[in-house]
Amino acid sequence: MRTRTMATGRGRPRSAAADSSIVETVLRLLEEGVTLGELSMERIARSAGVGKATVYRRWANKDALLVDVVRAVDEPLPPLAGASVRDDLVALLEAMRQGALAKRSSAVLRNVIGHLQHSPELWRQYHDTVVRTRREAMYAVLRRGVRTGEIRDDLDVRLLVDLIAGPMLARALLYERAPMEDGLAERIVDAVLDGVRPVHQD
Amino acid sequence: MRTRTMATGRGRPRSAAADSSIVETVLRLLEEGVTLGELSMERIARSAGVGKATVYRRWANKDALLVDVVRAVDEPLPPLAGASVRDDLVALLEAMRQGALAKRSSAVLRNVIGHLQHSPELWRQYHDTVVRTRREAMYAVLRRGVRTGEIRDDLDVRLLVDLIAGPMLARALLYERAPMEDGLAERIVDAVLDGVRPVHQD
Amino acid sequence: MRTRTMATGRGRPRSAAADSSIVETVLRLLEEGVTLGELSMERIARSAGVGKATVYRRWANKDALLVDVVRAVDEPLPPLAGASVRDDLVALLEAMRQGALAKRSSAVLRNVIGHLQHSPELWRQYHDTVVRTRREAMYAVLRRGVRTGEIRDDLDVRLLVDLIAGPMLARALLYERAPMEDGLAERIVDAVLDGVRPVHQD
Amino acid sequence: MRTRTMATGRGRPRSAAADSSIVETVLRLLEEGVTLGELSMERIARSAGVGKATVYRRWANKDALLVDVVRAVDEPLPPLAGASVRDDLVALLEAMRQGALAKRSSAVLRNVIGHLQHSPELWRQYHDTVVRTRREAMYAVLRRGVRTGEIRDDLDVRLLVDLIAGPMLARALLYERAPMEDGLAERIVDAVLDGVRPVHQD
DNA sequence: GACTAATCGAGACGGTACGTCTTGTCTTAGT
DNA sequence: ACTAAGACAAGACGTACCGTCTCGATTAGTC
Repeated sequence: MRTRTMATGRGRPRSAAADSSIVETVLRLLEEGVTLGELSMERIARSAGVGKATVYRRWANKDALLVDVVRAVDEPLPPLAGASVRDDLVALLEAMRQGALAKRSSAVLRNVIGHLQHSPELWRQYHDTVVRTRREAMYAVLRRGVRTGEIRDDLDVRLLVDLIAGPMLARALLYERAPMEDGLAERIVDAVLDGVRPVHQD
Repeated sequence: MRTRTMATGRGRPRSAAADSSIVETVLRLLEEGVTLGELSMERIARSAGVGKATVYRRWANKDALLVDVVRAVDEPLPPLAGASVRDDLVALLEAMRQGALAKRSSAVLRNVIGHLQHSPELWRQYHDTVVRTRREAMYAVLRRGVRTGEIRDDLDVRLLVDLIAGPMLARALLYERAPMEDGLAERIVDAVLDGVRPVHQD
Repeated sequence: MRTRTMATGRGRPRSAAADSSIVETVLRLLEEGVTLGELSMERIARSAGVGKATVYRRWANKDALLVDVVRAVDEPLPPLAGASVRDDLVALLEAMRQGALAKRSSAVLRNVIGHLQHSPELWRQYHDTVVRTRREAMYAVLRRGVRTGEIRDDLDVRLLVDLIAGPMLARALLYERAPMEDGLAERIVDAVLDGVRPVHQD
Repeated sequence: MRTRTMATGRGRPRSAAADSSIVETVLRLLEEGVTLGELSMERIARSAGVGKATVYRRWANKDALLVDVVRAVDEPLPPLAGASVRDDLVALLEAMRQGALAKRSSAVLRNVIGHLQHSPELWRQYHDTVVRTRREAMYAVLRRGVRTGEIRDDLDVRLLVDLIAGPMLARALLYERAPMEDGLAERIVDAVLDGVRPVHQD
């Protein structure tokens, strides 16, 4: 799970200020609307008031830096009440929506995440650190639901996660740039739980 | 919906051979595993046996060219039996899966689509030409289902499309690189139609 | 002595207007201060309202065209009184000075002549058509002077021409851009004739 | 008198090796018969094993580089005996002839000097650094001659310089490509000093 | 307090792509 | 066969960026 290059301990220690200054600078530039294509290492170093070598001493290349940038906007998982599976799923999905709405992560997500997919290695790193946690939280909730009988037990749990998370992920990352509306999390969870076929009772 | 630069009609007409030669060359390079980062205009022109100016005469930059490359792998919509909404939805989703599995479009999707998201303009063009058709076909099927009573009428149709298409889109474009397994389309459609909550009959 | 490409006589005859129009356009552009570096065939054709092929049909390349441009500003030799060698030399030199002062040929000389030297072939053509005539006129005058005893007979005539023409040529083409002053021709001729060593009469 | 772009003093200092490598490469290419038209910055950098930026960091464009190339073949002035004005003039002129005969400067002179005339600014720089020194040395000798009575005092010194230097300059730079013959310097100086009119002693 | 060693900002290095321009040829439709 | 218009392959232009390197100057910990 290593992205950064490590120091050996002798000589002048690396400035911790530089670390965060660089990541913060990238975030600031992205928020200011700078395109990924315009976001050169040269410009990052210049904007951060830092030498290029200082950047390359910490990250092997731009993509490695971007992984840490994405991590920097990663929000902690929301607390789960644990009462009902439905409410916990809504809470997880609502956290995703809030994250995508936040100015910072919105800018980052829109621009950077798609980019990371070019590199299998970086995509794996991003996935392992950011995505996996969320998916596993959802796995846990769903498995609990299967045990308690709140969720059908004849479906692959992996499929269940996709059914719940897929609609919001697709909207946030693939569809339009309009912000996602209030109540979307509830509507998705309820529709997936209940099904979209009318209930015939006769 | 315009990506390409148009000629005026006077003078030597543009070579239609060059058009397709360029797009085909990009596709070939992508299939050969050339990264988007390695895919320079210089290399495209060289590989296509074409002058750089001939490329720039048709597309303003690499991204504009990529939009047409993506369009080139766009498959026609599958024929819909029209018998049951469930079967039509499966057919549409299965076409998506087959498209993502195809060697060509797989290479393109993996590498290019994420990239187009950097540019709002190009993403819009891609969306308007490739995505919209598919979504509208699904809209039509779902509206028919609402009319025939096969689908609940209390849900936003836009949400319904996301519920059906989202899981597969997220897998194809965001998740892992492993090919999607047989029967996935059916499983997704059935799960969304039936819901993932057990049916209590007492 | 051929610079231009010749037509065969069949089909639509070449527009004589185009010929001179092109040369005139180059002269106009040069007078307007357009540098040789800025003077592309593309621009010449555009400015002359002529297709590029029309230019290339007449001249094999830009340098060949420039030879004709230089020829176009070539003034006829001045009439020589023939009375004294001194006066004829002054007349020839004064014609050179006037030529260099003329707006047209000044612009051309300054920009083009140096350029022609790059190509031995073109320089030879220019030399054969423009320079040789002048040198031969001067040869003739000087040989007459040797015969009539107005000029020493112990000097190479080639050297004599260089002594007379060299100072003005060097000024016009190599030295400063300031126009050459009145009476320069006389001063050069008289100084070369008389020598610059004081006459000791004792 | 500046041609080169200067560094600010901070950061890695410019490689002195690159400086000379580039100029030497241009000289080598010219000696190998490469035309000025074929002498692209791209080729210069490639042949010198240097990045294009390294060239452009030092010179704003090809012409500015050529000024330094011309300067590189500039020979120091010959030592002047100071005994007689005639001998010093011959020495100066002979140095010019030797310079034009030398393989290096010959190639450079033939190709480059004419080219520099296109740009007033570069021509001025060349003139100020290379030509002026020679002219001023000749001025000094001639003024001394006027004082000592070896040279007429009724002629403009500027004109005197042109009379002496003009014939050789015109031959070296404007006339034929054949090398200048031995003894030419003496012949020119003596002819100008003595005049070309026969001395009538009666 | 001197020594050592890795850091810092700055910026040069070789390479390469960018998007534009020019060269000389070729291909249209029209005269 | 000519014309104007303009596309074509080739490749140079000057700029920007990549990732590495080299400079003098800091900034610790070790002697």
